[in-house]
Amino acid sequence: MPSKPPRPDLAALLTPLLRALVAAELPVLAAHDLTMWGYVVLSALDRSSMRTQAALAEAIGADKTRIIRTLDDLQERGFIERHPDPDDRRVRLLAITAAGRAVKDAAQAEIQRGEEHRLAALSAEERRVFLRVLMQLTHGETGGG
Amino acid sequence: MPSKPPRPDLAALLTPLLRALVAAELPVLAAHDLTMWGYVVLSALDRSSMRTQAALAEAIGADKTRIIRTLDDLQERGFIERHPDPDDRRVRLLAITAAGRAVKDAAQAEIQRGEEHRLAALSAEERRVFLRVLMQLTHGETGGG
DNA sequence: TATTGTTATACTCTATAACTATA
DNA sequence: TATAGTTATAGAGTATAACAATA
Repeated sequence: MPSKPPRPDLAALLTPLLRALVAAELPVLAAHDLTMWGYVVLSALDRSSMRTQAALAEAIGADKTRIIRTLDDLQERGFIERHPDPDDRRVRLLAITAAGRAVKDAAQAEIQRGEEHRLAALSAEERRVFLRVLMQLTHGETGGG
Repeated sequence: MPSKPPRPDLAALLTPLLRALVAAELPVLAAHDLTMWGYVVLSALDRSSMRTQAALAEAIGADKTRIIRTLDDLQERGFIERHPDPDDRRVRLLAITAAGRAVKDAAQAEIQRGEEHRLAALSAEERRVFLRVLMQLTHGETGGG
């Protein structure tokens, strides 16, 4: 007879946790008038400016056609700048603005406060190992802002 | 000026990892002629039989209307049994069959072999803490097979 | 001709509502 | 009348394909 696996599948463990984390994020983002994609874009551009929209899309694991409305909206509200590159007028240079960084930082602070509530159940050692391993396993995977 | 957060958001860490895990699972499931929902249903019924389809749907975080086609398919292939309850002929008693367990175990073994490849980068201590914390954080969240 | 960004279209997935049968 | 399951419809989200501008 086949032996029972000693642990659940990783995806089966991660799915409900991620679902709960996203559900907790959405009201916070809504309070800051941000969509999840808007927040992901701001977070990515806060890490680094981008030379093309396609590069940004790939960096966050999205389709290039999918983020256009998001970029339009963020630009209209002054959260990002989108300038044609003088050297190649096909491409759009993307950067976050001070206002964009402010709204992103405010939302993120509130999100992480909620996360800290969950992590409070862990010991300092558990927390340290968990976050380190998570970053290690995630590192190298594509996309995901 | 606002201070930078000392860590990424948890959802931002989990998303690319889960995406990669699912992407790795799909070809394995396809090779066993299973959809992700089919696999999730078999895994749930392997843990415990269910008295109603609604209960199963809630257990895996799905809509009750969403799993009907999946149940039809699994039943046709002899992977689950679905009997009207004699005490209340509205409800369907759900249970996995030996054949269903076999295909689920085979797919799961292959999936976890792939996962072990990822986890191989961890020390025994890291692995132990990571999995324990993951189960602890996931525990209490609803759904997710 | 190849590439960036954009728009238009089609498709998949999911949720909502309406229906049948039991109770 | 209320509930389990089912079916039908509609909506959201996403991907595919076609297009305009630039190189």
